[in-house]
Amino acid sequence: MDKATKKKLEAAGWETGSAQDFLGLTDAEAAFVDMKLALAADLRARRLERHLNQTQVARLIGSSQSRVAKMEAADPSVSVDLLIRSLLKLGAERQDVARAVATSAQAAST
Amino acid sequence: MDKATKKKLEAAGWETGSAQDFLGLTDAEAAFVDMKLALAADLRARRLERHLNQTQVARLIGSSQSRVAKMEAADPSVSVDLLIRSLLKLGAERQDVARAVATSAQAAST
DNA sequence: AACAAGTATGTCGATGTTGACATAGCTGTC
DNA sequence: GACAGCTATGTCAACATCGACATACTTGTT
Repeated sequence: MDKATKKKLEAAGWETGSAQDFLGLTDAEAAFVDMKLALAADLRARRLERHLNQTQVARLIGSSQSRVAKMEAADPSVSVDLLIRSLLKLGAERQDVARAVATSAQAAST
Repeated sequence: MDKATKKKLEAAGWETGSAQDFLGLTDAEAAFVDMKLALAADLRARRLERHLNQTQVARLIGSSQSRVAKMEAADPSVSVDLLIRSLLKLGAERQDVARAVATSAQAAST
């Protein structure tokens, strides 16, 4: 379970589930990764809905453009804590976060 | 927003909501604190359901008794990441986590 | 092909989080 | 009141995550 490796696989086109049994992920680990991806996708979807760029979102949540990029990419250096706090700062309700937590990440169109 | 102060107030009987406007919490901060409390409560409820003690749970999730105690107390040193990963290791489904995320913490009876 | 706007990636010092250990508190039983 | 079983609290070294900065990549415009 190497974080960097996982990241690269995701970048190579494994965003939508299915990396679970390819790598040696336990159910718990797979569920956690999927949750993170779903939260990241939701963050990007919310930003695009509002026609904001990453720099503007960074200002809103008190962070930097590069960190927003990493959040949206579900980078290993980004915690679920940060994703959730950011979503809430963007005005998401707990229900919205819960929905993302429950739902598998799927491409969000604008 | 002093973490230690917050913790003490919680311990003094503010578990069930309502600390939001007492302290200078923004909606986002209050929602996040409530989510954390709900996840912590769920962890304890799951442990008690199975009639396990904290040491046994610690073994199951690869941690220590003291950290389990802190998780259940929603200690400032415990991240939402850790709470969620622990719940999943205890067999919770993403839906279960989502329910906790959406629901305000209330006393969980055995 | 230079430029601009936006996004991605690498790095870093500062801060947060972790399991572990020690120890204190709490509730029974003898 | 000593002991046992369980939970709470304090501390710490190892590690993870943070915002920030620099810089690279991508895409569209002239």
